[in-house]
Amino acid sequence: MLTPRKPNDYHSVQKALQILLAFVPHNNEMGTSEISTRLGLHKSTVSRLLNVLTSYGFLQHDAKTRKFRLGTTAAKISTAIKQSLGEQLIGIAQPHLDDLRNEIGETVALEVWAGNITIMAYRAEVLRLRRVFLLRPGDRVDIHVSAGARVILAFLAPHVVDRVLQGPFERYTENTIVDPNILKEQIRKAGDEGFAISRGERHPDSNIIAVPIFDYEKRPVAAISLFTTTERLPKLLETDIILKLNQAAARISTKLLYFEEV
Amino acid sequence: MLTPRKPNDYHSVQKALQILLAFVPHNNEMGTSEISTRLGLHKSTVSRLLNVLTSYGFLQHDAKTRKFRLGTTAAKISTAIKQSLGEQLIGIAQPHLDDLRNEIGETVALEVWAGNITIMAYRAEVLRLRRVFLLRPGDRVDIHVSAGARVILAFLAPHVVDRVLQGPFERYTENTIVDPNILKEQIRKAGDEGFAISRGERHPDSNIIAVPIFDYEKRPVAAISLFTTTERLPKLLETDIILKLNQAAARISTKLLYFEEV
DNA sequence: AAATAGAGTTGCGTAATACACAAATATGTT
DNA sequence: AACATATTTGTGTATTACGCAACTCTATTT
Repeated sequence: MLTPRKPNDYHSVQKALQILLAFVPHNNEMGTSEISTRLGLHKSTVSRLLNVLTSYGFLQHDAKTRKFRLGTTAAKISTAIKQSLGEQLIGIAQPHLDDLRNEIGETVALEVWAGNITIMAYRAEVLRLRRVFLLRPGDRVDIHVSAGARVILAFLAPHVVDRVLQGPFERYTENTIVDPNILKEQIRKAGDEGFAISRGERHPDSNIIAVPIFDYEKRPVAAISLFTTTERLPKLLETDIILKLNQAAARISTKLLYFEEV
Repeated sequence: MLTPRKPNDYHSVQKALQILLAFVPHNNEMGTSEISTRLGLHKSTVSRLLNVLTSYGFLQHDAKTRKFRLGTTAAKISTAIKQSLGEQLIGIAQPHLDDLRNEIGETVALEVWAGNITIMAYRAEVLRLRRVFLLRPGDRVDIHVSAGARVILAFLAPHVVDRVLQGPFERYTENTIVDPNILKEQIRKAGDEGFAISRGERHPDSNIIAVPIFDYEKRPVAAISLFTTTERLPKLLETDIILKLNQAAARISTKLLYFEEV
């Protein structure tokens, strides 16, 4: 892997990063020799690199056991990720929603999970839609009429689903689903298919397709929702629209450091 | 800082780590030039090091904005820390409790916070004590009779304190405090002094001094509890025992990556 | 469309250092 | 005290990281 050495390959940097990676995912306590053996690096090299990593706080040295673990800088990185991705979610998603809107020519929005409702956080719209029934940024959406909530709940723990399905649920239209058992079935279906649909459940002519967005801890933190009319919905479902939604959602998830397991 | 260059200083590694650190704590999106300016490193050096860091997943490159953020490897480090420190808490604390017991010649224990009770997780004992009233590893301890819980609650958010002070509280001895208002005052005092005492509240002759242990998110996750008898308690309080307890607690907190703010 | 400006990347020669080896030191054990 | 194991340090040289400058790419302006 590192054999053909060339200028600008930064082999010393690569070795340092490999040493750091040796502590992921279990953060085992390890000494110089063990790391040296595991990575096939020379003991003296490992010893000196460990010093550098420790002096920058990436590792921590236990004087008693003479072993190393991840250090406070690693903890600070952890905090930086948690805070920044929470705060920046909307800003991160925004350009991707705009791109998606441009690509498919439909109004799309970001619905953020807030524990027992969702919040409409951003909308990239096309002018075609009658805007009267559109949700506006900041609006709270009840879970039983939200396609986004449905597809988010599909990836949350069962006890969370049971808790939020307590109800009671307001009947917005004649299509509104207020029966927890039917909602549960819809959530199961959303989990199988990877997307959810709501048909005139909040407003007679509001039809929504939603796909989930995941963060670095594989939590479904938000959804992309596509708003359309009753007439256009069947046509949209026949096309590769859902693929496009999922691709956009995947791009946002990637920015939230979501990753597939090895 | 880096000026006098010598062999084995690993300047390239240090630069790479500095670049990584530039994204802490805010994880701002930054481009090559901005980093170059901020750190005073040559553009070409930064460009090449960014590639290495990105290829190992420590950073993520946005092709559109041509800027960088922390990457999935950073997220994996985050997960590694969270999991390992949770799982290893007892193992990490154990040798320090043994040392502490040897140093001060008193029975000490680790009490772990569990949301609405504490759990006696490990005990380093001296044989002197009558063991009849000692808690055993695994025992659950009600918060109103636990000095550990008292000093932990002192560093938790007020709404958590209010929630767990609902009661009702079992009266173990005539000293047991069952009045939430008195408990609240005790918690406030523990916060001021940095330690808590319970005097015969769970058993007539169980006297406990407790100090808090903090993790990398500055949460009070556990306490060190010193068990002693009614006769010995006043003498202990006159000495530097509490200083010793706090030093041990600080050593454990450090291993949990707790750090003082800059 | 062409021109301009700004940001990022790459080729190259040389000065500087990271490397492996070996020796020394430190720590824990018999 | 002697031994075994683990870690650190000193050193010369082969190798590479560095800065410069040229180049490419993108976005914006004219």
